[in-house]
Amino acid sequence: MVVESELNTGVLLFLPYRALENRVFAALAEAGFDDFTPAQARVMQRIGPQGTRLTELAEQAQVTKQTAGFLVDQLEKAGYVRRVPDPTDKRARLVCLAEKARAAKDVADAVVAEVEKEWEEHLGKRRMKQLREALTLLREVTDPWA
Amino acid sequence: MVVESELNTGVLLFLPYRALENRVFAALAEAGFDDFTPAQARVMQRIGPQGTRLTELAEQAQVTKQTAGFLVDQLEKAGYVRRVPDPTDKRARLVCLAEKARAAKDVADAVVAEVEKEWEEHLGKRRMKQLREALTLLREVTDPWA
DNA sequence: GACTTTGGTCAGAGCCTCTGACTAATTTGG
DNA sequence: CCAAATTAGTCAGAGGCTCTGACCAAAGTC
Repeated sequence: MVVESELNTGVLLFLPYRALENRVFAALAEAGFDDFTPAQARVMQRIGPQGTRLTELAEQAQVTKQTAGFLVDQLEKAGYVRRVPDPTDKRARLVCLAEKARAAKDVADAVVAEVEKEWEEHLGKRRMKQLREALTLLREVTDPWA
Repeated sequence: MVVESELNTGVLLFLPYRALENRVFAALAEAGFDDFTPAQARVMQRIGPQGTRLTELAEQAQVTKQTAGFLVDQLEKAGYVRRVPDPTDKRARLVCLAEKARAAKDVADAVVAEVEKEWEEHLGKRRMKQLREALTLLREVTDPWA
């Protein structure tokens, strides 16, 4: 089966995204962090250093707050995050990274750096820079949160 | 909450991918094609003009053949695809696009073209070309099917 | 203080995806 | 040519993800 050379830009974007996610996931699992799922990771990734509200996590991950709540529940049970009261709003709680999550993040960051380096080697420094530049610019028209 | 300017390349890839998928999906729904799901679409997208085997669809969409089978079942019930015997192998069947799917594809293609045009306007012709070039090159190291 | 908005939860349903086990046709190695 | 291994696909079952709708409580508005 021949794959036509002109794929649409969507598929072109998805392929490396998926490849990167798979690499990170495999490395995490190998390092012993095998008790969370991709969906949980996509939420966890968005938690800021000072903690982030559930609603905000939901918006950024583009899921409903119910879904985000469900995923945070799992992460909490697995010891990756804590929920602490938000001092500025008694309704709200801040979802914070626990130590275990920070350790996992170190592993993940290392793999991302590794893969990015591989890509840069394949593309050349210049093209890699152009790629990131173009993608960053694209956020302005594609990221409701930019 | 401030979003740091240096997002990792994975997120950078995911954002426009998701934005495009959402646009296509909304347009399809508006055109009356509201009886299939994103997961089904990701499989349907991979069906070649002469039809494609289930196993091959599964590999390309990066799901198990059971999952692919499940999705093709739905698509068949909804009238988007047919399964015809593969003349070269009595075990296999070819999944083929039905007329309904071709009509949906026309709508989808139009929206993709529209979005790509918007992106090109935002990025400029040169940067858009560079983007597609870099992504196409990246397939060599990220697409097991390239 | 009533009204609206916002942060979050509970319940239920449907969809997606996987693992494991299996059948049947094809290919491979002697 | 036949036995063994591979490949195409299915069935059954379980678990995970995500949504809609309904709801409560705190905060902001007038």
